[in-house]
Amino acid sequence: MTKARVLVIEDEEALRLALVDALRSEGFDVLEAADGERGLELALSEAPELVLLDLMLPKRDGFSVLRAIREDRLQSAVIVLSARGEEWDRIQGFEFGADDYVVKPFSTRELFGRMRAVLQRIEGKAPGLPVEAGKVTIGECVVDFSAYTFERKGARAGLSRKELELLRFLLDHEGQVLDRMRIQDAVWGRGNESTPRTVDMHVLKLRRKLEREPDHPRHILTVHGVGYRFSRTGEDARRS
Amino acid sequence: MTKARVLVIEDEEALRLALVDALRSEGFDVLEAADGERGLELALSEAPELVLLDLMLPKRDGFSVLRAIREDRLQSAVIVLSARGEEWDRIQGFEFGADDYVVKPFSTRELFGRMRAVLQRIEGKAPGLPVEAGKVTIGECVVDFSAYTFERKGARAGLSRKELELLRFLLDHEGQVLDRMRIQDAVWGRGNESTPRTVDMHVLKLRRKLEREPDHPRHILTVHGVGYRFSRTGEDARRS
DNA sequence: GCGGCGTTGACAACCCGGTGACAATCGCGC
DNA sequence: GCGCGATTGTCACCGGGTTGTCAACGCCGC
Repeated sequence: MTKARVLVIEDEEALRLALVDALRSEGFDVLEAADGERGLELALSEAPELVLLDLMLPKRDGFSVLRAIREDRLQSAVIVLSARGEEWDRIQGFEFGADDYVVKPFSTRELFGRMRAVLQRIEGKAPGLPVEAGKVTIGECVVDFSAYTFERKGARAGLSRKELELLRFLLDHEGQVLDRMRIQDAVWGRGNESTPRTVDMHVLKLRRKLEREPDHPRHILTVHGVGYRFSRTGEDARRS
Repeated sequence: MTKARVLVIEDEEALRLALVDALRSEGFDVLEAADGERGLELALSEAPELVLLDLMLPKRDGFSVLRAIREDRLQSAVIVLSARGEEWDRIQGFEFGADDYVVKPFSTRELFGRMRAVLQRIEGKAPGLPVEAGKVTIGECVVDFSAYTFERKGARAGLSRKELELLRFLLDHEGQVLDRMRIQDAVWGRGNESTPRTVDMHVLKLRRKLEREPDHPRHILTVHGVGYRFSRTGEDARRS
């Protein structure tokens, strides 16, 4: 991948500068815009590989920019940077159209992880692979993070917002053991008041939906006294 | 993980001293700085594993220090210590680029929790190295410390927390003869009440999992009348 | 109000660490 | 080489903490 071009559309000065710096030092070719109008202009004229798009913008909001980009049949991948909560319903209602989204506040690590995943997907799509943006296969299930759907053996099943966010987090940190606090911070947000047991509850629900045998989970594994560990391909829960 | 180095950049005397003390007694190798300039200097020259960074600093504020650190491609993890009260949105920009952040006032408990998480993440995921970090080969087995998992000739099994901690200690002190008390202090914590025999029990369990022939251990060797000795490559337990 | 979702408390099921008992082994003096 | 006490290996079991699961509640949008 030779120096991908990235467009940052973000009005908040400090964050934009930090993003631009970080991306440049990672070797990206960076464009920036502080409002929606200018952002759309640049997106259309420069056709960058990737757009980082804030939703709350002066002059033209993120949704409108995103729609315009998509209507123009632009190939750019779009990662939305949204503040927690508020926009969820709109995002979901709109079919979204973004390739991924990151909830503020986020870390460089997290953002780069998502960017890498998205770019890889885009790149891999060229040879005509049936890899569709945002779709991930887990055992006999398919999750589509850009359309917010979930199906198991072809049959459509619903995942709620929290379930989806939890699943996404697990997926992003596959293989690592994640303690409840860390999961809670990521999925529920910092400074959250709820019991760590809430995490268990949602793990339970997820297991019921995506495990073949919820009683013998092969994907969401519990590590006693520590937390949970996710495996996409599935593991035998063999004792020892 | 042997004695991680931590740099504390904090101008407020009392807090800095308290932090330094607490960290030292936790076994960290601690560096300290009372202003941003000195902090950056130390960060660049010493390249510690972890930096605890206050945002409001004399001479050079935390944001600037963080950017300088990142521009230097330093691998250090950074945890930002921010005061509550500043508007969240502005802080967001500052915190971007950090690996984690804690809001003042915080408890040492919370801080240590975050530090552990961050260090573990860093250790287990060097972005440049496709080589699986955080994994250690012992004879014909591979132990993955970040997944609490254990693999022997393709077959995977889990390790419990104590087993993992014991194994980690043995690994860190390979070749040395360790008496039970030393092991107990390290793994179970000082001032622990349990019988020295508890150590034996866990050695037994570990042997069963990682030795090819648990009856003739090649890695966890017993030194009669003294304690145990660990060998990563494996030794013949042949008598003479 | 109804239904879905998120959360909580309660309780059951389970796992793991630790213990005591006993067998096996070792070291040492003979 | 033998025997004995000390040390270590091993087993079964218990108790406490952790996790799984259910039912109920509050909240919100319809």
